[in-house]
Amino acid sequence: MVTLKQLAEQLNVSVSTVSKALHNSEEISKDTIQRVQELAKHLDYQPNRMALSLKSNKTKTLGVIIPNVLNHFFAKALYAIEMEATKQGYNLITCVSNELLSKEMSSLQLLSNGSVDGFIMSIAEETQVKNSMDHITTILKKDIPVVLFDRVAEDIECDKVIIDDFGASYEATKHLLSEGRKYIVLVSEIEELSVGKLRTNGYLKAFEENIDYKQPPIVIHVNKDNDVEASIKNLFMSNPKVDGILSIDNTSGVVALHKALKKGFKVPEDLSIIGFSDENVLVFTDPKLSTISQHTMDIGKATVELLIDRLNKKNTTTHVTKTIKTNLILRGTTK
Amino acid sequence: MVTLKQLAEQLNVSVSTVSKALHNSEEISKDTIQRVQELAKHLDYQPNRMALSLKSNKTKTLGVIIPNVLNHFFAKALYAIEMEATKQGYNLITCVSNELLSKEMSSLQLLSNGSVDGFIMSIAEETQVKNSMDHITTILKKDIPVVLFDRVAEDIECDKVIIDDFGASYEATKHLLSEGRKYIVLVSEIEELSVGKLRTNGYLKAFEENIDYKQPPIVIHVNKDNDVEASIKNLFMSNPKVDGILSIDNTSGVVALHKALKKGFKVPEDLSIIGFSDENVLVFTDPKLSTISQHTMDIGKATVELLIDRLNKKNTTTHVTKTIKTNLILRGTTK
DNA sequence: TGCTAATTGTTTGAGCGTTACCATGGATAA
DNA sequence: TTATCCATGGTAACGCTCAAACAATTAGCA
Repeated sequence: MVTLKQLAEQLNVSVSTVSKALHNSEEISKDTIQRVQELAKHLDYQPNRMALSLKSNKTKTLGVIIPNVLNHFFAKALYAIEMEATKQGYNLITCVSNELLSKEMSSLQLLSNGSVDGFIMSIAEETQVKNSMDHITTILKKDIPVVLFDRVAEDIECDKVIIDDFGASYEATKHLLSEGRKYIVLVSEIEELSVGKLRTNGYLKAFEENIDYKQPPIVIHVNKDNDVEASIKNLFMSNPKVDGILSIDNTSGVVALHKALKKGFKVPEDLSIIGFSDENVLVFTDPKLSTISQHTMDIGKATVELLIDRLNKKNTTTHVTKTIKTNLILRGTTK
Repeated sequence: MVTLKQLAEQLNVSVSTVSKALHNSEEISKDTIQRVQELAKHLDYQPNRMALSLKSNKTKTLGVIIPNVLNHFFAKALYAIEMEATKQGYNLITCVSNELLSKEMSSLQLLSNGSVDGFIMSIAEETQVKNSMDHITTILKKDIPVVLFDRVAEDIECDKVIIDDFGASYEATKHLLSEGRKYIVLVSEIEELSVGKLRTNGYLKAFEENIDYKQPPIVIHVNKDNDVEASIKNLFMSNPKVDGILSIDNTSGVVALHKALKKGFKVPEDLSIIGFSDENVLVFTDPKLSTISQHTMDIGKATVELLIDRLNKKNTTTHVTKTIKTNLILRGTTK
């Protein structure tokens, strides 16, 4: 790596002259500026990032901690975050917590040594289950800003980006009811998560409001460590009269559709299905799955915007929670 | 952030005493060491990463540039890279080239200012198509090591991690032939890529060797920007006698299976299908897709190992290419 | 017992690559 | 002669480490 010192030596001027010349300082003569800039270009000089960071106490780097890159939602969020961060001149240090509290803690801990200016994170499942958030509040106390997205924690005071989970599944359930469905089952792989609970509540709420409706709500918990397919098969066995399915996670909707078709259900004539999936699964289904679309790109973009905003005016104490709209997109698996 | 200086002031010793004490230096008395370490722990002292990097000229950070996080293969590779890097005490700065040469160039350029110790990358499609590799050789000339994986370039001299693409599809084709298939079609979304070409050649080679075999090889190019499903439908229209399909990309195998079932093909009685997919798609298929397994975790791990090896002994000039074994895993879509 | 030599524990100082502020010296104007 | 301007140089600091210097104690020896 070429340094200011080397440029200075070659040009027989001082280091500070070179530094000023590269910044087009008024103090330096046109002639010197040109000589310096030419040599800098020629030798492909780049200011050393570490020296800059040390001096300015800013890294222009954001820490991103997501539970799982293999989950399409988080991969897409990461993609959006990366795009927006790059656009704004920031780099990303990415960590995967793998849904583990311990990994989340150590990532946060390790990166809070001046490696990043702030964090964007979605909370690991274990962390939510144990409701153990001290590692996050510790970071906030050190005055390092954190933006939480999707899986957030009520009692942490920081900026957040969420979707209206409750409202989204409420609307979806309402839609199934309006189709005249009489036996609507909710399928969930994510009962432990904040978003899972909210989505379930939306479904339940829609039922409560329908007083003349006889069927009690049925919530099927799929354990994603076990066999998702077996659980879905079981769903059809124990609920042969099912005529509506709301899947509140990424995959079970697709699996349910496949199993239903295999069982001989006509979709959407006999059975409507709505998933919480992204468009990526559509290529794998026929008819195309109707879904609640989360606008993941918007979510990712918003997290970066909030974090950089916060970095630029660190003093403000009020925190904002941004709710990204969802859309119920009706395709081939609803009437 | 607490600094050595602050600790030194509180303890009435010099900065270097504190530094040495924290490193358990022999020079420092047991008593001082203890006092220093206690205070450091109490104030949660962490050495400033930027200062360390500036001093040592090592960042303990690796740059990862992948074409697309939404592709399951790359997401999984990233996951593996992250795990191994973390294990070895390295952080990751992740960039997504989005298959664009320009983005790949700027990422490489921006991170070569001392932000990372080395790069792990898989080449963008545009870069491969234009065969424009100068940005990579430039980095290598600056003595920043690069490890390429999966999508590599022959003429770049650096460490590489690949799979035996040729051999894998050769074996798969051989298997289909051994089943007695008479009309085997290759489906590819990735004709432009190095790996796509190798896999296609493996298929062609298997045909060449089968002299008593009448059918000419048929290669169907699916343009992934257009409708994959339409292309597959078309495949069945124009080749009604097809009884074997080898898909050499991530998704077209699954789509082919769905369309075949819909068309009324009995799988695997009438038609065998082998995909290049990862296990993640299995939940979406019934019968389960037979696949060539790429051992993506091993690939990711190997890239990190090679890069860190290289960082630890920078002088060596010989470069290694590591080939990760593949497995043909026969499941429900082959006899 | 007194003096030097070795040992121990600590401080000083330089340097990694930058930038920001202050100093300097030469030319020109008042 | 002194004030003013212009172009450049010098220095300190960011937080850290490492070599070298330095006191203060202890050992070695006549």
